[in-house]
Amino acid sequence: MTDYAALLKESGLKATFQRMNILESIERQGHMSIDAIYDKVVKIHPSLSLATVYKNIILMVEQGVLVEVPITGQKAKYELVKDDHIHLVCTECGEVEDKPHDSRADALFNSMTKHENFVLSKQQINLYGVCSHCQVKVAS
Amino acid sequence: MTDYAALLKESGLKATFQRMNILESIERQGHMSIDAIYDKVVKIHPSLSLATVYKNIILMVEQGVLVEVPITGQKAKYELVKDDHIHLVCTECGEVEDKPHDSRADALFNSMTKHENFVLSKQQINLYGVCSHCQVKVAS
DNA sequence: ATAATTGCAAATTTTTTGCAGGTTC
DNA sequence: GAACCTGCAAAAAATTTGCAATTAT
Repeated sequence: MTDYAALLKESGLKATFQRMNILESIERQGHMSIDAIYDKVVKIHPSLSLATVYKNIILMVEQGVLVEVPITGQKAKYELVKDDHIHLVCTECGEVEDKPHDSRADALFNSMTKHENFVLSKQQINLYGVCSHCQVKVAS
Repeated sequence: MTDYAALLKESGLKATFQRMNILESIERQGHMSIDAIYDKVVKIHPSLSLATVYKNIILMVEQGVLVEVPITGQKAKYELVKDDHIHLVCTECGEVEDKPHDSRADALFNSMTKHENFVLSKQQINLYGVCSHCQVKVAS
């Protein structure tokens, strides 16, 4: 469990109740849209404003605390910054699962982009399909 | 150069002037946002409505003519359906370049997801960095 | 004490919808 | 000619902004 107050302060942001709850929700869930974050955190903190969520997500992305995960056919989700990984996106339920990033893929992409004279800074790999949980439902 | 009229008809869509121009613009440019498509096509066809662009993009994605390419920090772009490939996204100028998809990556992702009992249907790989063209500009 | 942050309401931007008139097959 | 499509205007949804009151450091 991350120390959100420290994380925020290191990033030059004040450790407000709202921000800590946003971060905690995202970490628990893994990946959340703005709306889902609002719906979740407003239950704990009823005076929360959606505008505050927007402002904070933007700030925390700028400060490198969060990363935007854009997904085909869905609104973007946000996750805590973490080591490179792959997203398995279920096209049935919309859930996103992380998969550790294979070092072979790393080497592959590095060589591909070096060849292209492209200075690689970030990778984003989304694999879309049906998760094991939804396969059961779809079969019926 | 694709035969857009045939492509549309095969997909159960009427081959209107607007649709053909939208497809031609996208194919020329490679990847375009809704706004960019509108700005481009309205010059050829001044009565074009932005609502028509929205409706058509949605329809053509549903019918498998176009694919949405979601990109961190930008509005989504759209491309013609084509063989699997990788996107090199320049964080300076926003341009997206296609790179042929390496079969090693394919094998890798297939084995990774099989292990997870995840039925893989689509891959989406975005590599973010600075393109060779922008490296010159940034250096100055 | 100071600067940053919140929540509200309003403004703006983006996307969707309904429908009358026009177009494709 | 029938079904589909377009463009307009209006509606709805999503995001941003300004500001007075509050909170973190």
